[in-house]
This record gives sequence, structure tokens and C-alpha cells, in this order.
Amino acid sequence: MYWGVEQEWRKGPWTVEEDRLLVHHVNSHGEGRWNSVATLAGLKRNGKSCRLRWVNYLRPDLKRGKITPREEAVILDLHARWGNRWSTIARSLPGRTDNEIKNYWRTHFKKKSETTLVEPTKLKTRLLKRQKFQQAQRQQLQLQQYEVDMKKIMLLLEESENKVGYMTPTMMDRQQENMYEEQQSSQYPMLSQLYGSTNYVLETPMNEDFGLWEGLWNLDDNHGNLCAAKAS
DNA sequence: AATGAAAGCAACCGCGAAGTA
DNA sequence: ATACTTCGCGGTTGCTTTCAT
Repeated sequence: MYWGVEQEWRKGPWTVEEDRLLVHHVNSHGEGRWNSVATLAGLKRNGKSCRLRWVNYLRPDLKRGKITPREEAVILDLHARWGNRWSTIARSLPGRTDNEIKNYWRTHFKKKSETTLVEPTKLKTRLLKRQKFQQAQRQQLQLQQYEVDMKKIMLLLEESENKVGYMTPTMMDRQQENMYEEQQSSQYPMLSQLYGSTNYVLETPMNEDFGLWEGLWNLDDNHGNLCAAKAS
């Protein structure tokens, strides 16, 4: 081994072949020990790079596609509570990464807080843009509401058709989706305020997660108070 | 159609916490 | 107790794509 010479790691965008090697390695050996991944998987990347690529892009449970209005509302809500604690926020959005949320917030909301420093003409353009964006959001929400309603109707139809003691996989999927929607709405009370006008029908069962959330929020409030006390 | 600006996103960097020998 | 390694986080950079003029 050449102790005096540092290993030259590859940098920049990942190739398809590199992705394939990493996925194959993680699937057969599991996550962790990222520094050894480079040599074991035949990659010329450092551990950090491998971990990042896996966590932010290759993990099978990642949710692809755009951030939904509901997710956006969650981000806003949690960011208001926790600030830039992206990984904490990400834990509340299954399938989304801290990096994704961080990028989203920076591009969509960071600028908004700076608009007070922007000259009027630019501000006008931005306001117009934002109006367009909000209109698109409303349309998307209506579409989503329609889809939710359709799911419920289909579920009821299937239930009445199959008055037997078991559920088909499709029915289970739909029920899980509905449960997820309901869970989300009970976890984030602010969402009901934000989406109240869209006629969301949200049954909100008091599940045990709610208590956990409340505890977490209180914990954070305490943290905030402590910080404020320190600062003063 | 060309071009510059803005937005979006993947990846890198530095730092600190946790784990380990 | 301490030095070293590993991991995870938040901030930042730089490239690509999209949009506006």
C-alpha cells in the first residue's frame, strides 16, 4: 500500500454502470460500511459518494415525481416548526429525501422571503408567476380530490360486489391509501386549514401516532424555548 | 430563433456526533 | 481516555433544463 499517495476518487455524475454496481452490492450485502463499498463493489467512489447516491437516488422506496400540494403543505408546516432540519422533515414524508426537500424549499420558498428586497417590476412578475402557480395547484388539488372520491366509490362498489370475508389485493391497496390519507390529515392539523376550502372529506381517527407527534412538537417547542433563553 | 436569466436538481464539502479499537 | 473511523446532516456549488425577452 502507498501510504503517501491518496486514493483518487471519481467525482461528478454517476454512470448507469456505477449505479448498477452499487445497487447490486447493496442488494447482496446490505447498507452500511460505505467506505468498503468502493473496493468491494468495484467502484472508484468514496464511501460518502456511494451513500449519498444510494440514499438520494437508488433506494427502492424512494417516491419519484413532483412534490404534491399536500407534501408541500407538510414541508411548510414542519419548516415553520423546525427550521432547516431537513432530515427531520424528510422522516415525515415517506419516500422523500432531505436533499429533495431542501432543494424544493430553497427553490420555492427561500426567494419569497427575499422579495421585500426586490424592485417593484421584478416583484410584479414574480407575483404573476406565483398566481399562475397557485392556480395550477388549485387545479391539481381538484383533480386529486376527484381521484380520492373515485377511489372511495370504487371501494364501496367492490365491497358491495364482494360481500365475502376477505379482501382482494386491490382492495387492500386502496384501503391502505385511504388510511394513509386519513393518517396524514390527522397528523398535520394545519392541512385541514389549508385545504378546508377544497371540500376534503377527512375522517380523523385519533390514532396513537397523533400522541407521538404532539410529544415531538412539544419537545421542539421546549428546544426553541431553551434556545431563546440561551440567546437572551 | 437566439440568448441570457432563472429554476431545478444532483453531487460535493466541511463539520460534528457516534461508534470502535 | 483517546485516537481514529464511520455516518449523517446542512450548506453550497455547478451543471442542465426551462422560461422570458
